[in-house]
Amino acid sequence: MLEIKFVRQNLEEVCQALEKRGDTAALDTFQSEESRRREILSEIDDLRHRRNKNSDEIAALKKKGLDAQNLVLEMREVSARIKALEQDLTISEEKINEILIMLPNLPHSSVPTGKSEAENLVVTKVGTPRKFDFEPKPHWTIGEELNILDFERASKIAGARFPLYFGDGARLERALINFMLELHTIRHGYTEVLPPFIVNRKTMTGTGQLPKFEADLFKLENRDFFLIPTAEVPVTNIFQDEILDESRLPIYYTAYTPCFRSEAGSYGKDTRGLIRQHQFNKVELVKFTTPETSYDELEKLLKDAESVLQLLEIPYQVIMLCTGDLGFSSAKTYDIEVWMPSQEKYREISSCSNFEGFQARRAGIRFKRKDKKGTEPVHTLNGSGLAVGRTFAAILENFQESDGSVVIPKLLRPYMGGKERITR
RNA sequence: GGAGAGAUGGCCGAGUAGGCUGAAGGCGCUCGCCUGCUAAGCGAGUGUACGGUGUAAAGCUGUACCGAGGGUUCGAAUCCCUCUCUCUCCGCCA
Repeated sequence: MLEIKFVRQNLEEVCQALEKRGDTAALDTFQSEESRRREILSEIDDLRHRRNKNSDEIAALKKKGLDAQNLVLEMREVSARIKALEQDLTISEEKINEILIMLPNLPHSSVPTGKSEAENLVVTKVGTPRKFDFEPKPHWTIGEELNILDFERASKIAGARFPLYFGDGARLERALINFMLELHTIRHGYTEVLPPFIVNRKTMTGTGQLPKFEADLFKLENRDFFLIPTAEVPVTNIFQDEILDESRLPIYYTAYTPCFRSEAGSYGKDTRGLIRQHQFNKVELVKFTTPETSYDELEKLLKDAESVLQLLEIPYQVIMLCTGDLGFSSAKTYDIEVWMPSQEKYREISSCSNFEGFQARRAGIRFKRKDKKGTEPVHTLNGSGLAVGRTFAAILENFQESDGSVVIPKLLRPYMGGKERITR
């Protein structure tokens, strides 16, 4: 969420930012409603001031045994007026909030302007896609032929777009989770967190999934609970409504969780394989920082995520999202895209973003500077480190052999009991 | 699922026959003093949000906040209702 005062004082800038994103909002309504709100508020404050003073006076009169009836009658009217105004205020605040809560974040100045993903910027390419002397198969074929993936039975159990791993497949998935968690905790200084996989509405609103994107979420029936679409949600909300001491920052958390997405509106895209599932595993990186360090921290977070692919020796590229492709809450986002030989394309495997104070304001995560009065929102960042299912798919495709077996990346072998290859 | 207890400031903890309590007292923290060092001691300060004033910071000023929402009242941390959460006991359960 943007700060109400900021929007009021920088209406022009907010407008331009929205335009760059290809978004619109009822900002003229916002402006008139916001000035109305302040009018009501100051009238209420005046009346309440009067009420407070006169209440004291009534108390004083009564204490002396004097009659205060006139004043009581007068105050009865004042109170009624206050009550009416308070209702107006609530309505006005709701209107303003409706607009404010739907406003996306402002893109950072370094973000290229563009309409769609076609205008994203390739930042780096790492590794060279392998030349195959046979036709590389898609990962779902490899997985099914090795009996480590079974999409048909998965759909019997749950439905389309759910995974079912067997044997070395299940083990490889688990090995990847452990490999990533240990890399980030031991080598990169993150603290491991294992959060709830179900969260409430307030938490979903805090990170920006609600109210705008409810259709993308799985909601529990008859209860105001949602399945998390990413660990970002529970982990970022750890400090919801708290004031942190500046000395605690930056805070680095990493968390493995399953992620649940209803993928509304994605029918027909990536219908086969592990790329687009209702349930998938992910190791997430989350940071809480001061405003002055958050962009350096974003670069570091990106490197931390990239290192997973480097260590696994899988080719990838990093792109910077343009304004039109930027997520709702993000001020700047890098995507890491991994090479998928069967498609001869780079596919998203991680998204690393700086949300600046956007989520922190929604979630009430603030910090206090040592020698300064008041509080400021922290900056929150997160990135996948990485999406496990997609990494699994990339390994199958990039390390497949003509005989249908898959070579396990060297650094992963200790997590696979020393195994070097998955065979039938 | 059943029965009971409770939710007050960074923490602990007073305050319920409604008014002078943004909130006693203690701890912690900050600054200053004192002291061979440390400890102790002394003094002052120490919530958040929104509005007004101020070029801005500071300051000044008004309002709100004692789990959340609503009600009664001239006036509520204190009375009433609803909800949420925490704790204890019983049941169930990995």
